[in-house]
Amino acid sequence: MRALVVEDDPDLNRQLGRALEDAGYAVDAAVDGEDGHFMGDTEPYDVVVLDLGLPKMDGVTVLERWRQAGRDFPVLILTARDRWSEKVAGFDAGADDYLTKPFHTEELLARMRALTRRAAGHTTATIECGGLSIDTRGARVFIDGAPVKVTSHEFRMLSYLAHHQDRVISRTELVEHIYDQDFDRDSNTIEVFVGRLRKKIGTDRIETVRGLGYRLVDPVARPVS
Amino acid sequence: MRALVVEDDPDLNRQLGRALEDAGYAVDAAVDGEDGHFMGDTEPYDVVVLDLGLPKMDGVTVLERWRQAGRDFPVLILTARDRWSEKVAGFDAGADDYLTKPFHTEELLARMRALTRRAAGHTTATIECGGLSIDTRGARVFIDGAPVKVTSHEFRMLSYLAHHQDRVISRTELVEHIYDQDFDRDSNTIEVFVGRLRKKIGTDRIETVRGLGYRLVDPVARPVS
DNA sequence: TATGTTGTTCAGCACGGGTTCAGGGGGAGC
DNA sequence: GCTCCCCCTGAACCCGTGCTGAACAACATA
Repeated sequence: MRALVVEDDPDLNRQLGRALEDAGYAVDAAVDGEDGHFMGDTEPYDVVVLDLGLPKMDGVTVLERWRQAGRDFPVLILTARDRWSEKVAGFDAGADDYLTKPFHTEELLARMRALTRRAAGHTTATIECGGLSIDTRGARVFIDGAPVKVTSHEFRMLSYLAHHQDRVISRTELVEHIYDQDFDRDSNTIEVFVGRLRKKIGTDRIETVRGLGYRLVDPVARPVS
Repeated sequence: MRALVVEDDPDLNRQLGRALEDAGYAVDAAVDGEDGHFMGDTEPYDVVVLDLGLPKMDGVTVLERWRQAGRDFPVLILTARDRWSEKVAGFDAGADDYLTKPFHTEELLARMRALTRRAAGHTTATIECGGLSIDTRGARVFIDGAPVKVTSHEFRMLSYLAHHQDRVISRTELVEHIYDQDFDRDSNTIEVFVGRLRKKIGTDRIETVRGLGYRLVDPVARPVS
């Protein structure tokens, strides 16, 4: 279940991303209208959260272009409480639901569940990859059903890799999603964590792509490039 | 057994939520008619407590729309003492029972039991987890049938953990559900309670997840993913 | 008022786990 | 082949987190 969050406030963007990830979504994020539009235009998302007040390209415009191009994923728009006309314009442009800021995360999740329910069953809180399953709510990892003991940082990292499996994740991207503040660039902590994870879940599950980063894969059914 | 509480007074909402949780329900809450209607429309509740005087959308309207959409969960409406006509309108709209404010929590619970009894067999007021059973109505705890003496705060905490077993519950989440007001962040009261509980129900039932929180598990049959 | 029960605070301790470092391996490019 | 650079690995360090026993405070009970 892939979700796209287009929101220019970095704090809110981050908060939304984390909440959705914890709920089992694989989340991509954009902070302006142009990037958001491009990502929605090129990747097959299952649901999109779209702020209407965006730099570079207005949210309504983004939505209009998607719909004109035939993108029919469900879109939930976010509006400021006093922007009534925006909301109407958003619906006219093809939004499926709306929420006014500020809002409770639970409500957003409930609405997203409603949007995605018919589309693809139900969102699970566990991510599967090969025999590897990651219980995002219980913070546990199983490999072929057997529990694997991982530390909290290891779990965060594995969870992020799993949310974006088959994609190459750069070291800096991992760092940004594991730590709140950026930290020492010249540290090999990430490599150490990768090493420890490999020792626990199997060497061939985390591929290293030289010069770019790491990729979580299903070791048995190696997909095409 | 899932319950929805739609009540705009935050204090009463919180109080109801807690009472229902202690009675063994999994509770969702909404504070206005729109949200309440949406949640009832999208989630499969077993019983709903609906205040009639609500912002954004009137309670009667909410109920009418649910019934028109085919939602047939039992609904108990709350009315102010002097709003006779509202009550009638509520019944016309499809309410199953009513209660005038103010009311005693016990009476509400009794009526809800009556509502849910026929609908789904019996309301389970005890939560099971391994050999551990928690009588939410009598505030008692048994381990393999033998009673265990716990204090009220210990019970609240264990009850909350049990409602969300196999999930990691953070310290702050525990605090928010045990205490009315937020209190000293830098206090180790939670740890002390965990320690005392462990001493009473067994060390291996409450796992600690370093950096994240605690998790109530069944120690013998470690569940699959 | 005496007494027991329950909630909270405190200090000390143990250990898990994150970080760092040094050294070795092995692609990729020439 | 050689060299460079990136990556891996083992071990050690050390700080923070969480656990524990006990004392203290708040409260109810008799």
